[in-house]
Amino acid sequence: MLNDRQTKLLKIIVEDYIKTARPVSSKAICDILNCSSATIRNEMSYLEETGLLEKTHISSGRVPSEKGYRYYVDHILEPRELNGEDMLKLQTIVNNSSLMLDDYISKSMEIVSEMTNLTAIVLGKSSKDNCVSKVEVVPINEHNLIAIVITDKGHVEHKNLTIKENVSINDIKQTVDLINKMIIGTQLNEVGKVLEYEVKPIIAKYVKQHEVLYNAFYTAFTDFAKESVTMTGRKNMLMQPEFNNADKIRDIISKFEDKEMVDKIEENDNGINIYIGSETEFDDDVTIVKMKYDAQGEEGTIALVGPKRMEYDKVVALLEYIKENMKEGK
Amino acid sequence: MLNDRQTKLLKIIVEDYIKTARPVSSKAICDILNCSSATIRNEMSYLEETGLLEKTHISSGRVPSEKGYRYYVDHILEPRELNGEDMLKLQTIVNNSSLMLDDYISKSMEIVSEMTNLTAIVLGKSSKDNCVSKVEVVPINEHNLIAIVITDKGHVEHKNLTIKENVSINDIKQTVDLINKMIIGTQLNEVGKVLEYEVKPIIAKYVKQHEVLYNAFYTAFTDFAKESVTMTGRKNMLMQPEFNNADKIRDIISKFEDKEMVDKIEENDNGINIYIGSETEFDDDVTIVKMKYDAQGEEGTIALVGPKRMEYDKVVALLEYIKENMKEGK
DNA sequence: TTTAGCACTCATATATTGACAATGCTAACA
DNA sequence: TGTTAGCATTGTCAATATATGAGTGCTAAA
Repeated sequence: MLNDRQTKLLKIIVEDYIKTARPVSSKAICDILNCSSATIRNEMSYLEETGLLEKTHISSGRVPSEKGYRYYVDHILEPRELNGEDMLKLQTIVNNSSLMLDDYISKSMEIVSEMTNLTAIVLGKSSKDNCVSKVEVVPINEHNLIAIVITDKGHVEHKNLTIKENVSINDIKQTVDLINKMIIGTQLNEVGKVLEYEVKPIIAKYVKQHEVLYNAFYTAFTDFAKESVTMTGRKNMLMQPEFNNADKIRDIISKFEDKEMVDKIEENDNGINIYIGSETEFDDDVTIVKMKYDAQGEEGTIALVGPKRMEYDKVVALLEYIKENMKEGK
Repeated sequence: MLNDRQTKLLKIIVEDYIKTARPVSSKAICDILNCSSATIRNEMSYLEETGLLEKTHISSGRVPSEKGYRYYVDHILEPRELNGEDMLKLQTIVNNSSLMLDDYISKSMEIVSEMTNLTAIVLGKSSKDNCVSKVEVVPINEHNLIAIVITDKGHVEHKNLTIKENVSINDIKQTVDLINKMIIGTQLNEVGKVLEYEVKPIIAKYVKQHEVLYNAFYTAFTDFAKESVTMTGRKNMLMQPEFNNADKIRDIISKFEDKEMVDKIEENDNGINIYIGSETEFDDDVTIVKMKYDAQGEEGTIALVGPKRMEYDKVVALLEYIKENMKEGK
């Protein structure tokens, strides 16, 4: 589709614009490509016809269009070699053997967020697919209990239960024992069903105050299956010049506060996915890079959010590095 | 210090400015105070001499100075009667009996943040003063354990431990039993000491792989004593016109990302404390209203952050309302 | 003590200008 | 046929000018 020089030109413009955030002029390029500015202009106007470049106004230099970024990402981009310093920082986390997968990922992403000036998001499917491996109930006072659920993947969830009526300790114990027997091995998001159709009828038979107890436990357990979302470095990407007006920043901040938006990101196939501008359904100036992982049977998604004008090569390299280290036994 | 009319005038100016965010002109007031604009101007210039009012430029209307807000808060302000709708919203939370104190507070503050367009902060002293009431250790696989600590106030903390060397299940069990015996009743922030000076020597005697085990547990437990901070409605206050430029917003966002800043807020005496502008050491345009609570022996602080130009009467009323309901048995 | 009236000041909005940085196009060149 | 020099053209940016309106301070009179 593009010849060699055109490809080079696009690469130069995209990368220069990523670096400087200013429209790239023909003059600035002729040294690199060893030809006159006029020649560059001819090629530029071809790339503009193709829809890969844009001008901010009639006599301005060129800027990559959304399609231009897309082309760059799909055909030109190659992951940048990580520099020693960055690699070292990440490696110290890998080497910290006391971290489990979850912590490894969030710590790594914190650092990546700093290194790239992007906002990092960790979407843990922390519980959904996990299976219950133990249920524990600890009384706090007459009316309050704490229910703790531990899953086979090592996640812990807990919830306070309040039981208004007076219920005998024995009844509670019996209920917990029954629950324990019947729901171990059940996936967290299935627990609701199992409680309703299998546990409830049995409790009704054997336990006196079954209604009150059942309800308390039911609401507690159905609360567990939600996803966890963490975000670091919200401010980072907002420092970029494309977010240089108050309204834009406010808009982005509001979107960050809405966790629904983050859920929407999670949907696509494996590997690294890059959504540019309007593809994000978030903001036309924004790119979202996300990657699913599946290590030791634990799934999740990590994502980086920033301006379209982000260092794609570095971002991809960093994410791949994280994934690589995940495989190696984390 | 101020006569009746001057007090009224200050009240009108502060409240009008809070509502409109525009300098208040003498003309706008003469209807309310039944005198001509010239009279108002005379009084205004007296209040300006006193340092309670300011002009934004030589021919502008008046704006409350920091000192003006201070005077208003200290001498004029009276809590506003809550309107029925707001009261109802808060009451539904109070009535939700399945909520424990922590949840009651965070849910209430979420709503208050919405109602006031301020940012709400909940600083839970969630664990510091709590005493350990149970320690539970659950094995996940050969090298990973989960340590769960439950406190007498019903807080649950957990942490993954990784133990690289092969340690016998028996050793682990012995260690946990010892820990359980020795640290129950200890305050969370004291656990470190107790482990070091009381538990360690004993483990060393009875358990084979004591070094490895002790280290794993020690790092886990000393992690528990940190405070929890939650923030809701970051965006709310940023919608106000005083934060109408990108740099200002960025500055505030950065400060919000830094949890240290939030810690600093927590220091003063009981009741409701209002810090205005430079008193906040946060930003000159910002007011922080904070309130300590102590219910059922659980302490904490809640705070609202927003522009100096906030509805003090409403804010104070809301916080008092929350505290009132806390006393009544939540 | 209050007020009407007037001169004065400053913010805000809009238009005008010149310098500059690019471009597109044309015609000449290799 | 591809490349390049030259020039008119176009738009940005910053500085400057101009008009308008909202508000004040001050003074003199009620």
